[in-house]
Amino acid sequence: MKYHHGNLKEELISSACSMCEANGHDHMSLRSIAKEANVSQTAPYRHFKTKEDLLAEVSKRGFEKLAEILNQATTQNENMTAKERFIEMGFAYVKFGLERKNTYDLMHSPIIDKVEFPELLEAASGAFDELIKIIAELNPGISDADLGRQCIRHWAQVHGLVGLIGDTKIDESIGTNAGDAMSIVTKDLRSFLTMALDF
Amino acid sequence: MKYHHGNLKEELISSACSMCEANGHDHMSLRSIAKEANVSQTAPYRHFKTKEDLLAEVSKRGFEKLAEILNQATTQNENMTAKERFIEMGFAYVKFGLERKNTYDLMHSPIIDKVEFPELLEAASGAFDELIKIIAELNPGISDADLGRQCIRHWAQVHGLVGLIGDTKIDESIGTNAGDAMSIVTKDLRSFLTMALDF
DNA sequence: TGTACATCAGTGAACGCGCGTTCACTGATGTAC
DNA sequence: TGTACATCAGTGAACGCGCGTTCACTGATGTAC
Repeated sequence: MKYHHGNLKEELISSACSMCEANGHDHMSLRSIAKEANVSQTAPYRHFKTKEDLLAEVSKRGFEKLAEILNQATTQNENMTAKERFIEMGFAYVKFGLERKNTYDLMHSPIIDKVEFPELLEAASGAFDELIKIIAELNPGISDADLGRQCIRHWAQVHGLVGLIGDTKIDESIGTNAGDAMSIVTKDLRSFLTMALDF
Repeated sequence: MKYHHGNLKEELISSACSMCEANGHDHMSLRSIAKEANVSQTAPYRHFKTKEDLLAEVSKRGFEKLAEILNQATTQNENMTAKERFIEMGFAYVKFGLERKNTYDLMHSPIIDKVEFPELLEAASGAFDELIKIIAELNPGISDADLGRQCIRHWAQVHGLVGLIGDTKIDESIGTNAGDAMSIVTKDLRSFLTMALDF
């Protein structure tokens, strides 16, 4: 390890990203992140004003990745109809939320005040804009207000599903009504989304 | 204050409920709950094995209240069609989630392992069962699998909406696309739900 | 090219805090005879 | 009804921990002349 590391900021961010995903954002300390980067516990303060600063960066990366994934759902499926690409996007969203649940939770956690981090707000907006684009394409001539409503509707649909599946995952093995219903859904998520995102 | 309090368990729970709603579950300590009940910090251990025990009770009460509210949406509107009652129920759900956001967050927080608290699981099931009933009524003859799918679909819809509105509340004043869309939705939530819960 | 000096990016020690929980205790209450 | 005693439901002190952050510091790097 060089004394002047040269790349520490980046390394701290990526340590933080992986620790967040591994342990959840409420089990991350600045100290442990520094340790993972083989650096003293005070070193991060050369690059981040506070812990929240670093967490905001992690969240921002999450939204950037999400936007990228949503974007790919359309660009990689140009042969599909708009409707099919829309379903793909919903599927990609839910997949992202489930596979990176801890990061996803940080992205939606109230512990980071997005308003204080304009770049984070912008990254989150970027993901939402992917949704706007496809829904606008699906509904030519739609009014701005109706476009907004449709976006929120479908966004809430996939967002809620990510939350519920995470919640209910364990219940599935227990045999509650909710658990039974959820196991039907997760067994064929794509066909469920095709039904649920129809309109 | 009597030495043998007689009602301490109940008082601790209700202190915990109000502190949770006021400050959020991650800003509650056993110590502060005990203090609010005018009792030493160790007194709760006569009634709860751990902090998680008490939190589970708070969560349970939340689900019971939710189930009650959902139930009222149908019983208090017997003159309405099933469809209208269903919309009322969705509205009541979202209202509950928004008005008691901190409690709602605890109810869905992974910090309490529902499987360890059968009574909590049962309370959560009770709320879900209200949804099952009305959806079954709306779809006579529906198969169990399809009933499950429809329940999850609509549950995810309202659950997601609660999450998003909480998330985006501040953005509304900032003028992001998501904020603009959300302010359209919140301006007339009932008509939005009438659209979003249609099928 | 060499030198003086400012600045940068690390370090280890320490502060101060709040927390969950345990412990030995004590005073009140309930009960058997 | 009185008494002896077990149990119950509180108490204050203390343990041990991890945390974010500050501080005075030091060695490396960059730069002006």
